[in-house]
Amino acid sequence: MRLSRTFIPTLKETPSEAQIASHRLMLRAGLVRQHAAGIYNWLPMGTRVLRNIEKIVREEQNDAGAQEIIMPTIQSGELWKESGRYDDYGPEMLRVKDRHDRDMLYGPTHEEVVTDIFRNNVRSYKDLPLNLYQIHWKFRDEVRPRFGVMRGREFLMKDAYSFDLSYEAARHSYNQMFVAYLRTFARMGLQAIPMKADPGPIGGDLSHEFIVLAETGESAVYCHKDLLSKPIPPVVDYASNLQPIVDDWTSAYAATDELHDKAKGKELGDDLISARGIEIGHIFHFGKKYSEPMGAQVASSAGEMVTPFMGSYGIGVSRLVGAIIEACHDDDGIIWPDMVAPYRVGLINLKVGDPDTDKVCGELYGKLKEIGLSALYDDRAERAGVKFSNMDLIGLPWQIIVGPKGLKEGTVELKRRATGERQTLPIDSVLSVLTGSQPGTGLS
RNA sequence: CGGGGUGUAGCGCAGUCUGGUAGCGCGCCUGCUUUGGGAGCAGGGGGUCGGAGGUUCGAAUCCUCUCGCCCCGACCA
Repeated sequence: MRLSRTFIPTLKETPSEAQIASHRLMLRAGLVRQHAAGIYNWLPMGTRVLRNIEKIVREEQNDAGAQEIIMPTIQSGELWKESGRYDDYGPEMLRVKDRHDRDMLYGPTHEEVVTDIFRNNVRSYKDLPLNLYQIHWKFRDEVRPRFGVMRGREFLMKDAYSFDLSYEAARHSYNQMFVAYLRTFARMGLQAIPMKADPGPIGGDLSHEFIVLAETGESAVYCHKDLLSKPIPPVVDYASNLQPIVDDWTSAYAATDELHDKAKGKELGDDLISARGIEIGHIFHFGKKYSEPMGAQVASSAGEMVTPFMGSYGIGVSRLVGAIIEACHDDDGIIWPDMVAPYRVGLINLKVGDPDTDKVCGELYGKLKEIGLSALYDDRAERAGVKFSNMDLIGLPWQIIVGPKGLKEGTVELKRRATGERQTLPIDSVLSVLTGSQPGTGLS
């Protein structure tokens, strides 16, 4: 895109309501604008990042054997009365009445709906295992929304739900999601650490939170330092036994504040990392908590009706945008990891109107398109300083800087946002250097 | 939900105590000069001072009510 025709309302100063870095930068870089407390408009830059994150999540979910569906945002209260949560959930659930005075609600989560889909449509053990997911907006009427999109009331979430015939099979489904999550977050440039978690109101006996460390994290977390650099499992056969991978990741100590074992922490000594973390994913196994009361059953191979074991698996997609920025920024702005960046390359024309810079920029822009690297071309008639600071703020991973000075020597500059490192390169080699440094998926 | 703060132009703020009809910086528009890290000069547009009611000759300013937003805590993907 040409920057001159792209809607990126950047701000030089920080709106006073924004306290933490990610919130400030999301406003300043023109990703979002607040609509009401905890509710945001996503502008073009923010939307592109959201879509990139979704894409990674979707690919990894599909690889792990989950199938995408879309469930309604507005749900019938009746289902929640069946599961018993209509009264339990409290004022966090936004309740509305339709014109016939029926109890409806804006879904804060979808266990009830997916269980309803299951019981109405799945009859046989042959259809199991089944894992259905969606990437959709949810609403939880938080008492105190804060930190921008990190704790919004409306948020985009990937939620998957697994159905299995036995606990062992359910455990495998759980492990599949566990491994998929490690890969998913790694592709976004995050080292997420699985931590044993309290299942809370969703219930169940097996649960892990995926935490990314950041100063502004909402909860205190503790873990063995090895987990910070532990390599992510490469291509996995999701049908194989994944327990060794899960065991490997869960053998090192890691716990959130509530479950922190101080004695164990002491044992670790200097190996213990004490930090703050942001929860970006949460997986649960909760057995028959919903299938039982809602009467979801399938015929077993022996012809008996059996109640499936279930799990649910969430990723906070919109929260991830904030979490990634918390983990990846400096004083000048955002530093997008390659795979989620709204554009891979920022092309800066330092002297718009100069025939040489215009020509070279035009050619580079065309070639970037050809090789499939998304680029944002700053073709505005602004001063160099404005363009530099703006591009740093927006945080695209690479900048190609084209100015009359360099062109006299037949060169342009390639700048890596993360390191600030600049290379002066001949015009016709800049793209090959650039593509040579492109990561693939980050995983093989 | 307890405690604290705040609302004046797109953003950041002053003005409120002590009432006299709204101002500064940045951004925006025009022109000229500039042009490798948020330029200079000149001109211009933009505000029911969150809302309602009251006091007063007169209210951004005083009084009452109300709404929004932010922060700390408790709670939570």
